[in-house]
Amino acid sequence: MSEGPRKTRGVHRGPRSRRIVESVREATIAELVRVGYANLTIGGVAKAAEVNRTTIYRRWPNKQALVAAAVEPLLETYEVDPGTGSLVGDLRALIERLRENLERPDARALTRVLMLNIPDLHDVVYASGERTIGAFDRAFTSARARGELGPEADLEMMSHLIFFGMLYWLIRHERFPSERECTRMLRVALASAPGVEVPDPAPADGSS
Amino acid sequence: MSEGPRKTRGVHRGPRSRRIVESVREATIAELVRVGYANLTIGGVAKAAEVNRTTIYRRWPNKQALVAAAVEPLLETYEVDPGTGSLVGDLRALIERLRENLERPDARALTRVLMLNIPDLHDVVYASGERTIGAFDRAFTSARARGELGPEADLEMMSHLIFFGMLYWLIRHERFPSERECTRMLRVALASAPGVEVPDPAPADGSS
Amino acid sequence: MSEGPRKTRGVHRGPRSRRIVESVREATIAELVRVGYANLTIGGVAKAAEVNRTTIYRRWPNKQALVAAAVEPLLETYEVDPGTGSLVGDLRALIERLRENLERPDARALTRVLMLNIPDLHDVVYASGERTIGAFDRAFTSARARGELGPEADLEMMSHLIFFGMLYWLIRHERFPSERECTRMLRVALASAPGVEVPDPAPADGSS
Amino acid sequence: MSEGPRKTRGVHRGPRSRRIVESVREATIAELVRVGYANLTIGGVAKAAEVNRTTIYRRWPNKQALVAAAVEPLLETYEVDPGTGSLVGDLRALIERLRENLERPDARALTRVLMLNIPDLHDVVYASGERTIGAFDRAFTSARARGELGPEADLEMMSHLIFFGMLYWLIRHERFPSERECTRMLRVALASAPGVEVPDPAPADGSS
DNA sequence: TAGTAAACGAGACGGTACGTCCAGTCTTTGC
DNA sequence: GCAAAGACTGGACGTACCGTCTCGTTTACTA
Repeated sequence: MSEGPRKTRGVHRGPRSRRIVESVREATIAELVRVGYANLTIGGVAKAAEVNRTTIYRRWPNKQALVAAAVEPLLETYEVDPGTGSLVGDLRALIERLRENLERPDARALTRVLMLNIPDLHDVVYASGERTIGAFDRAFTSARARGELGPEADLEMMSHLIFFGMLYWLIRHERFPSERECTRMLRVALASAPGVEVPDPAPADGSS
Repeated sequence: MSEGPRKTRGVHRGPRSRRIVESVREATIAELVRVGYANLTIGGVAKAAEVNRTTIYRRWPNKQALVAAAVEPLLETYEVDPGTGSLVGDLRALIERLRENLERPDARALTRVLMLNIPDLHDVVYASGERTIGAFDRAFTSARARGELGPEADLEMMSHLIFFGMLYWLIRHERFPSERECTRMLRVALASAPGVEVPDPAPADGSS
Repeated sequence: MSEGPRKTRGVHRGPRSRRIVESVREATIAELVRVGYANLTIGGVAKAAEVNRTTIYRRWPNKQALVAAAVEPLLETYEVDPGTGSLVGDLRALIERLRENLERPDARALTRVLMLNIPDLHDVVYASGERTIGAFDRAFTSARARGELGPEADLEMMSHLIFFGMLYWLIRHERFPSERECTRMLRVALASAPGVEVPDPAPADGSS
Repeated sequence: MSEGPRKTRGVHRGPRSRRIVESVREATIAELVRVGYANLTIGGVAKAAEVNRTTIYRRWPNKQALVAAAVEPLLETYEVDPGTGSLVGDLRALIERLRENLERPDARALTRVLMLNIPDLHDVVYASGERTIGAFDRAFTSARARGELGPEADLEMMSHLIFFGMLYWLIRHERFPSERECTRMLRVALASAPGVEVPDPAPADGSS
């Protein structure tokens, strides 16, 4: 026990441990994509990771923790701000980034997982949602700072509507909204902001 | 034995059978409220319904089917149209109905279930969502028929935004939006419809 | 056939009822041959007999009774005495009858059933065994009456040894004893009876 | 993880595992004695062994395998040869050993099990029977080696008749044959061997 | 670089639930 | 009204995971 001069103290960070952790993470995501959260089993992940089941339990206490840890790094994608200089530009850029993410099948699967209302997953999911929506919030805040939006504009609500409108269009229709649909959504959601114009999508060279 | 025509044909519809089916349905919902979908067990439902586990398996092949069958009748709540005579009135009435439903703990639990992305539940869930959103759609359609909305108004998008905006406000904040927040949401979401005014909530006896 | 305790009062005895009883009996034996006693199910018999499961339960209280009733008539095969005029002739005839029975697959299956030590089947089985062995006993008794066997001959024991020796040769070797083996068995088992000679089987025209 | 070849090889042989295996074996036999094979349940054995049902399934795939494994060691009782120096002495000793075994209720129950014609149990049963009969065979072989039996004696058949005659006397009469009956049986079965005398049982001090 | 803490692989265990099957009883149906 | 059809209770089956544990063995800190 803690008696006597310990020779080592910290956790292992050697190549083997790192390899294992990474291998498990990848396997977790792969399994998630393959069978979904409900059918995810520790044994399955262990086999896919070519690791012993026990090893997984040693590091992650249960399925939720495992998934949370595996999924976590993916959320950083949305951290950065686009910085296109205009509100509509920023939003379009964020939506584009969403699209890029969600059109990769693995991310699609992960998104489904993140939208599960599993109680134990709630924290990760909530954090993930807030982090992603945060990017939208920042786009609005920057726009106000630039003077694009007046003080009466309801930033929070616009951000909320656009984000969830986007996300659930995907869920409802099983596909990402088209350029046209994005434009429609932005127009409706931004209508309360005077002076903000949402031009037609690129291919159509429409003036306002 | 191949002795002539069969003597009976249909399934049982007697009082006992009916009682059992109903009892199981109630127990399923009660258990769903009590422990949630993830922890729902057929055995638990059977015990709560004072019915044998086998009896449940005879009628519903698995948990998904059981839950789907149990939940299905609840979706009819949203079928009727409020008919208040104005778009904002209708929307407020629908929101009010949502609130009434979602503030009852059992309906809360059911809503959570409906928002689970369980593959086998997908059909029921999708149908449920569409049915509910349908009420919003109809409110908009009626409004256009009454002349409240012009042909350029994007009914589908407004409906979509309001519905999912509402639903996910609940999820994000773990409470139903307040009157004030509903007003804000409606104002943002309806801003693109010229001529539609969203008055302050009732307590303030504001003029337009 | 011993139809067990009647479940209804006015049991029908018309052609239909008789047909059903017979059909069930045949199906029981067929199933017994097909799947064996352990895997015999009332449902299986009912299906094979094209009769409702309930119908079987109405007439036979349980599986054991059903099998007992179905098997019972088969035991009468061994009732009659061969009457060849000599002990060895009678025994050979009885063995021949055994062979005929046991080489038909259905009788093989039934024999297996009869050799199961199922408690509830014990009575039928015991009765069956005793009835069959009774034919051997009678052969010995007749022989003594004819003067072939003296008073010191242990009829009971010889009968016992020949019968079970026969039966378990079949079980052990998975085939009926050959003519040669029958001869050997008879010679050993009848050696204690002075004056009884067991000639070689027919094909070999051996001298004494 | 693909870290080279396997690091351990065998199953666990620690004291705990051994204890469990032994405990299950004892419980199996106890249950067999208590309720019989037909009513034996894995759950019952598990409870009696104070072990989880799963644990049993992990080691033995089903009831048959469990019983086979539990019963197997009991068969070794008959392996050794008596070595009394005379054929009749050896046979009497073997019969005595049979009696000792079969008069203990647990062995009685086991014997019943072994005589069940259950297909899945066939191998154990057959092996068991052959092993036991082997002791009788050896007694005859030794007798011939000693010159007690001439080359014309049908050892195999005598052994067969005595063994099954013995066993089924037990079954038929629900009790082990008495000394007197054993003597009668031996006399009849050994009559074909010239020079072999079967004296009266001990209590009667009869000369030949 | 040696010794020891930390991590790993393998196998097993107690548990819980699953979905299936069957025995035997009870309830509906329909002629 | 009654026999057939069908549903119900109860219990066992064999399977799949979960999360925990022990026991050797291997890895990688650190003195």
